[in-house]
Amino acid sequence: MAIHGTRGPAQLVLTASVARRYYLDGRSKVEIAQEFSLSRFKVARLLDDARASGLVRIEIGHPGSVDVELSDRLMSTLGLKHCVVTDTPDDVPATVRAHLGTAAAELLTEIITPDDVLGLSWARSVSAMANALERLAPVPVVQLTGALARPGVDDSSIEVVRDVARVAGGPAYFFYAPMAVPDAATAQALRRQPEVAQAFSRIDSVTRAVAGVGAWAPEQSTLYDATGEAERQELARRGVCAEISGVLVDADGKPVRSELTDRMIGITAEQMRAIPEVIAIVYGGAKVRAVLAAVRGGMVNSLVTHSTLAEALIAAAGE
Amino acid sequence: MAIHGTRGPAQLVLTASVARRYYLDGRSKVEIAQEFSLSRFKVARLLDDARASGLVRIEIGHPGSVDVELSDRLMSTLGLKHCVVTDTPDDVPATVRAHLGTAAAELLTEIITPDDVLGLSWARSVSAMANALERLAPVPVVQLTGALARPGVDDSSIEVVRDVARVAGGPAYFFYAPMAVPDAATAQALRRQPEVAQAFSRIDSVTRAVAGVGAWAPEQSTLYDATGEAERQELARRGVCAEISGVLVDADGKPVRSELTDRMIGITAEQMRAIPEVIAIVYGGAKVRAVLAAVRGGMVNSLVTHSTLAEALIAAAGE
DNA sequence: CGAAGTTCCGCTCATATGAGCGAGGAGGGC
DNA sequence: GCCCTCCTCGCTCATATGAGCGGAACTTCG
Repeated sequence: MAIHGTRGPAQLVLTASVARRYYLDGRSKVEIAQEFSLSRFKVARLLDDARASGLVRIEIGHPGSVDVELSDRLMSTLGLKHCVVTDTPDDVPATVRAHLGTAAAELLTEIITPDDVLGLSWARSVSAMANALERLAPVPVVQLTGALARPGVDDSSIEVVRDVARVAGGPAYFFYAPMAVPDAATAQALRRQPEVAQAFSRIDSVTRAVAGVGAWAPEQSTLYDATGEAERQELARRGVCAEISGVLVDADGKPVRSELTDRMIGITAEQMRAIPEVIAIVYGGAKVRAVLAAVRGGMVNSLVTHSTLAEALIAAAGE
Repeated sequence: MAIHGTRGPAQLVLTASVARRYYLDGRSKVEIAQEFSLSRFKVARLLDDARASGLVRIEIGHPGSVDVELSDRLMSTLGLKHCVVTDTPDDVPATVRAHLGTAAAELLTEIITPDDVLGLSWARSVSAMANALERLAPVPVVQLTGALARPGVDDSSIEVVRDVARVAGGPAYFFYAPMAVPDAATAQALRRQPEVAQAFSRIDSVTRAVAGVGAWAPEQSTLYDATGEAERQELARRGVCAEISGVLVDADGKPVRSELTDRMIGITAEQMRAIPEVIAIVYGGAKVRAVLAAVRGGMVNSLVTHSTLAEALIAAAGE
């Protein structure tokens, strides 16, 4: 018997004919059986052979920049609600961010319905999404955390909530406050500010949120970079692995409470977990563990990312 | 609406997921519908979309040197019983002949059953097939025509019938006589020779035959090359287009009787048409019209050829 | 604001399909 | 040569599937 599971060229060609009629011309097996004077069972077996021997190849394709096959695999692997993986080359962070921003914007445009309430975290990737956003159902948009001013970085991104709300045509619940303040008392006071309180009161009704995911390492999280060395190490010692919209979690995705928690202005771990869908826009190979932690902890259940990270995530999740 | 028939990335990924489960994992639409909480109709529509948009690509493949897809197309186009097209490069005639010989030998090994009676024509391609033949059901093998000695060409091919019969392990009906003789009387006399008469008496019981196809042009038919200039032109004038085992037919495949016919030692047009399956081994781009004529006339109903000629045949048949 | 077209959805029912089974046939070991 | 085994084939019956239909929602005009 030949490698292909066929006996000779006639068999091979017959199989190919049957396969073409079935797969390409869309005829039914019964029709084909009649045409070739075979039993429909024989036709079915020929088709099985054709599949098994690789005579018929079925591929799930690449009609755009979205790697649908990889998206699907990542979605299944991590049990996500939505997943968009672009096959953007990942060498220039700004380019990746822009591409992912566009992809996320399209995703959001597609899935947001007028009944939703949208929450936005403070992150450059979220800002990139806002820039790419062209259309959105008229939903309320809620700011989930204070902003962190990064020296030398354009901070217009604080306007993200307002920008998105303008595109959507819905109310904006936003405030000007930092993500973390020096002490718990100040945080407490800030939270009582009318704009902050109003935004916070809406957090529990948020149905979909968009955030970034940071790893607890230099340059991998805005919050990390804004934290003092001693506290960084203390938090690292306590297992902090990922940061999502100011929420810190360990490798299992369990929230890590700390002194820093009380000084934060923003959504809590419990609130974040309660949001039905949290979409994270993530890029960079260093964030594998962080993303896995965020997903395992139920903080994030949708992803927009690029193929390199997606593959690394699938590989790492399999272990 | 996007080009792909999908509305956005989520739709795209969903479609891809469904397609993967259906086409790659072989799950049923009902199962998939349950998994994704969709109606099975929705799943069916997504799959239709996926096919229509090119998200799912199905190809009939090339697992060997046989171009199954092209074979199939040629078979359908010309209404052949069997068809084997190899994708042999067609620049070196001897190589092509050897490849086609092998392919034809495999085909014959596969389709000949012990109930068959095999007829063989005199042609280099048939000889090539005989050389490649390794196994054959024990059937009688019948010589269909006399041989034409070509100066400077190895004529051991007259032994083809004996060789094939030896491989098969069946009786051989062969004779030593030329394909054409100078006058009808000689032909008549030769036909009465015991070996010749015996072979001829078997022709009507032949169930499958293998032959070459010649075009009526220099170097395109052994018979043409062995015919005098005057007769060549006379026959060309009468529309001779193809030569199959000594039988001459016009462009419509209708036999052309002539003075030459009476001088031939071999199968007649009527006998050839009566053979259930005549397999022609053909190569060379110059034979397009000849092959079409032979097939249209019902002289040939199976083909072993190479991709260039196959494509030309399909193109020419479509006109 | 209303009407008409358009699209999308899920139903019914006839048909196609797959799983599993037993009969028949070919091939191999004794 | 004979028997045994393995393989192939086509059947039955439960299930999956496709065609066509009518209703709902959404658009697009007037």
